[in-house]
Amino acid sequence: MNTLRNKVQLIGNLGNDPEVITLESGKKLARFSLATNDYYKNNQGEKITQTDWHNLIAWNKTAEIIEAYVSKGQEVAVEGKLMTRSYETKTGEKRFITEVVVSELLMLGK
Amino acid sequence: MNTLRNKVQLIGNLGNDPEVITLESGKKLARFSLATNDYYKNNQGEKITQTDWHNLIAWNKTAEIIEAYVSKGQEVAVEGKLMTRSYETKTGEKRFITEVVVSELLMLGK
Amino acid sequence: MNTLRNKVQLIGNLGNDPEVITLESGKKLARFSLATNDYYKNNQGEKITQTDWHNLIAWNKTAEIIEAYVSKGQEVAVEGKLMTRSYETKTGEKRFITEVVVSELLMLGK
Amino acid sequence: MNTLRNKVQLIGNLGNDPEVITLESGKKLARFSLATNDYYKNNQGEKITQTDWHNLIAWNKTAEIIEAYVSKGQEVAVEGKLMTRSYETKTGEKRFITEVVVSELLMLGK
DNA sequence: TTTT
DNA sequence: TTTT
Repeated sequence: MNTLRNKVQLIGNLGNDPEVITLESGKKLARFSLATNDYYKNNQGEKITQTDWHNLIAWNKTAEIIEAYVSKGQEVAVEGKLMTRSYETKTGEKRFITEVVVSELLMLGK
Repeated sequence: MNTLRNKVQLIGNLGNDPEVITLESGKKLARFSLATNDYYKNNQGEKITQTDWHNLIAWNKTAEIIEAYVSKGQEVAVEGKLMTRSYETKTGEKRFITEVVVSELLMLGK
Repeated sequence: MNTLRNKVQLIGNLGNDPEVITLESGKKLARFSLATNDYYKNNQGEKITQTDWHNLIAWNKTAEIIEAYVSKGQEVAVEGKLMTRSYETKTGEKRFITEVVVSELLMLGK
Repeated sequence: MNTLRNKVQLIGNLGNDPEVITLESGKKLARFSLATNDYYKNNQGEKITQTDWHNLIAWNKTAEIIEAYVSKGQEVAVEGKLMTRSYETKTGEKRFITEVVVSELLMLGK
């Protein structure tokens, strides 16, 4: 896997405690959302915060670290790859969801 | 805008010619898809190519460069930010789409 | 300037208060050192910290932000480019020094 | 090793064929220089190319890939970490050299 | 749904 | 010369 072709880097705060499940295959999967904030002033000089929300997942070893050390509100830096997968709704429609598959994680601000 | 908080870097090939439109506001918007390829060998030693497709957009100056110089099949390196926005389908349902908003572009392989 | 060709990203702590000077040309220049730490366990299971030190500089607007907000010990994330320049010692010898020219800076840990 | 704290990304051309040696420890070490180019127009509207030269090294598996596939003039994308080490000159003086330790390499332009 |  |  050459990570130079598909790389995402985010610094932000967790919006929820990670959900960690173990699949039938034995693989561990962690899932959480991350908010990245952008601060700027608009034309009227008001201080604006724009927040982008991201869907993050992590597998196995990384999922275990997340389960053990990371929780809602915490500031983290992550690196991973961008993937879009499709799934079927209950009514049989095809939908797409884009997720960041985390491979590196750094806890910030102690 | 602090780009350190939300950064995407992709190296891949365009899946289509960029569509460039000018909004009523006068802003230019380019839209195209990019394939990033990952090469590896599976358990049977077979050579596998896994392709991820990404939705890319670019505004104004960047959109103009894309319109002028970039076309289907070309290899490019891009940097931008990850954004998810919602829209309504014709039947009134809320859907989400995740896009990479390109701020830097480099043409590769001349 | 296309930043995709030459990019450095560091997360670490300042080893000293930044020195900020104004050149005769009126340009502001900030200079400081940054420590990046790597934590791992060696073969004996001892916890090891390996520290790399980096020479950082910043110009004008970025130098002013650094002067106003950043000080010794603080944790920051920076992005910039890598440059090596030569200078002459007092005895006329040519020497080289490699510096990271900072273009983006993020204060971490509040 | 957490790569998020110390990351360098370069896209450029090799200035020489890599020198690859095997140390007494059995470790392989590759060494080469890389030029990154920046194109811009100066105040007189003249097209300027500014070239930065970088010292790159790579160990073991990465060194072998470099030995086998990479040569002078070739365009590559690399990722690695920034390290400064000291050495002694023949006259006993201490000198410093900054190198990029390559961990990922991508050949561009086929 | 986070944080400053 | 920093920090955990």
